[in-house]
Amino acid sequence: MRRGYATGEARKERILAVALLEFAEHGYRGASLARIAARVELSQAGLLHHFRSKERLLVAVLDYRDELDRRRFGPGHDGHDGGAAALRALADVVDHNARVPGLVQLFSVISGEAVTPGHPGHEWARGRYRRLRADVAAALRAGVERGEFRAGLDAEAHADRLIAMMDGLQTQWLIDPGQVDMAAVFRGYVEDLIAALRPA
Amino acid sequence: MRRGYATGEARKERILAVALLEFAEHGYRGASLARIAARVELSQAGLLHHFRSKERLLVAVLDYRDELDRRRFGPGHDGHDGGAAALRALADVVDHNARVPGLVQLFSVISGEAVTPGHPGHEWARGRYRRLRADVAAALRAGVERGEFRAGLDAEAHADRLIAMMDGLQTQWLIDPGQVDMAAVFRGYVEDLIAALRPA
DNA sequence: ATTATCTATAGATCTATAGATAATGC
DNA sequence: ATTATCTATAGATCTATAGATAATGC
Repeated sequence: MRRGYATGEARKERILAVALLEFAEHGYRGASLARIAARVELSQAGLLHHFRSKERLLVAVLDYRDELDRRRFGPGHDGHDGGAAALRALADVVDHNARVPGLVQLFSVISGEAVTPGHPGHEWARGRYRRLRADVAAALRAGVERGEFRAGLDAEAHADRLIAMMDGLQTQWLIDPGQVDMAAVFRGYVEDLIAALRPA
Repeated sequence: MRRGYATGEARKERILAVALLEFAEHGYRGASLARIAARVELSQAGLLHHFRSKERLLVAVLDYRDELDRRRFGPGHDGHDGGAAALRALADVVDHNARVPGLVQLFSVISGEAVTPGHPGHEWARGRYRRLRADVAAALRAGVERGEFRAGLDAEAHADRLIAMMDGLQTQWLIDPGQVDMAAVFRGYVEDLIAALRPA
């Protein structure tokens, strides 16, 4: 693996950052390579030299963000190792994402579009759900092991609920920011859940 | 208000039905008037005679579906008048929608796209959330009045949670149908909530 | 008179490729 | 030699309008 061509690497990073904003703003279908290229101050053909197609560019953006995000939640990270602390870490992720411009919007827009089979983000969205579900369910089970949560809870169902709550609140928040305090409502749900799952 | 030109009215209905499927399949931006027209067996110009622009067609589709749906949940309908029965009616709506092809997908795709200000569905999505939130919050308060739910609950926050759960599960279900039993998970949430809100 | 429909087309995109030129790194 | 760029362009869309013709309803 060669390192060189530093300007190329820098360009690629810059393209990813700009493309993220464009895909967030217009969705995959509505985004235009010409507009992205213009914002990077590069010709469209120049852009396509770095990413061979629009499809690959989207996937690259999603992978890029995913990698950064997985470091914030997941087994072993954030100091927590499962249980209530893990769920609170999830609430922290929601908090944090709300402050990165375009990020929540990218996920909402692409998840919406990607519902269609054949959409280039479809596989990514499916993978993301499965990974998240597995991580959250594992955190719940770890909580049971440690006696924080009552035995016999349905870890998968609660994981689904947590993820759905997170995604659903994000959409509401984006559509009507003044009406919903996404982070607070999600945190409230998490705390209620932690209390409800406490062993009798 | 004249009635006449029956074929025109029938055509309009047919266009709406086809457009719903196309918008559900490709989103607003990905849908094509030419393709919709072809499926209705009409020229593209013929289609635009009935709906003056793509934007108006989307809004017409959304309003059309909204009207049908509001009859299934909302104050006074479904036999219920608030409280636990209303929340269960909401679970019935989820059940029902899952069986109408394209319907859940239309809402998920358009809600995702509409997150962008300036999208023709933006206003619609905002209105839908506000109406739903008001209806669900009213149902929760009615439950308090009748002594089904404990006094002092935060009706708006629980309404937000219910709607988020509904929308989030729909997206998960569409992206990975085999992994999530949307209707069952939602019903589980509703039942848990009803139990949790019971007065001490 | 109004409505429904068509053909033709303007005008604006869009993605991706071909092929040339310049710069970088081993 | 590889990488980074560019201009030019093919080829495929797309939406919306102009203008003509036929059918419907009062």
